[in-house]
Amino acid sequence: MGRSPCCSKDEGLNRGAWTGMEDKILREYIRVHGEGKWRNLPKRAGLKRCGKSCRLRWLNYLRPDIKRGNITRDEEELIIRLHKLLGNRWSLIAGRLPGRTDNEIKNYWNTTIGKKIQGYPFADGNRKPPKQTQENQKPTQPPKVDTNSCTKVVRTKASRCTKVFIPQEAQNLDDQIRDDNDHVSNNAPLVAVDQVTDQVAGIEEPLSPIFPLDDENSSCEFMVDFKMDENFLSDFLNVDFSELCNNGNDEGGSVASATTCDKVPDFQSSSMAPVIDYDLDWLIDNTAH
DNA sequence: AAATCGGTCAACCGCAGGGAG
DNA sequence: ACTCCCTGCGGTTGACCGATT
Repeated sequence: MGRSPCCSKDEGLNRGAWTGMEDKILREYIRVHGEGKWRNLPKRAGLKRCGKSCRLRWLNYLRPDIKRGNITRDEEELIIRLHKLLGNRWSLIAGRLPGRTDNEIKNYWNTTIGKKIQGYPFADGNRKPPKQTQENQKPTQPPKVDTNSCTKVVRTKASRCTKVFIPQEAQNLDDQIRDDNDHVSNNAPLVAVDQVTDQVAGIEEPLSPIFPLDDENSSCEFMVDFKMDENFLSDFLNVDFSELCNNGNDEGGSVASATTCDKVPDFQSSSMAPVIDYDLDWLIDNTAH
């Protein structure tokens, strides 16, 4: 049995543009009760809207910290660089632009930036597939990133590494790293690997500078904060993780096999997320030019 | 003045992940 | 382990509005 829909279309709920009164009710309710519990919010607040709609209205429009006005040149440059790094991860991009919403940035990209940038994927702003003719009509598919022309986009959706295996060599390396960290600024990327469990996932080259994996040492697992230096990052941003997983075979000590690397990093939900979330500024400054 | 076009943006939709029970 | 609920995300739609014909 499937999940019940968020809000039935025949419940007499209001749709479309929000009225000033609805805004006022929602704003007041959240001021008193705080955010969250969106599903129940409309009933409690006396709004004839679905929870999703309330959430969206709040996040994209009513939130007090929303920044109004045009996107500045600096913000635009930042969006471009972040998009180069992250692709269409609008919420992540928005997270780096205080007061801007993912929806706003997405709209801005689709209507403005995309057209400005020459030679960039989707540069013409036409990210949608060409209008389908009678002849070429196919089932709708999500737009695909051109992996050849956009190799630095971090793939975050397809799959992820849920575990990271650090061999002994890396442990030694880690000791050095810890020493190094004593004089590393707060901006230096650190990744907390906190999901090491009973499975082992490995990443082979080009990540080898940090993960010199081999089968002999594949029995040790531990939690570690490791430094992500510039070389690593450079490789990191260029590697196609899905290939790492798909190309791994069981011979020759390949660690990135399908069985050991069930998924590639998902920067939003995996333990690798801090790389992006905490140190994106550093990433931008060092890689996205 | 009316019709059409194109750009912008708020809102909707469907899906997926995470967590609770 | 499984189901269900809640929430968040990215893609898409459609209303609105100014510019152009």
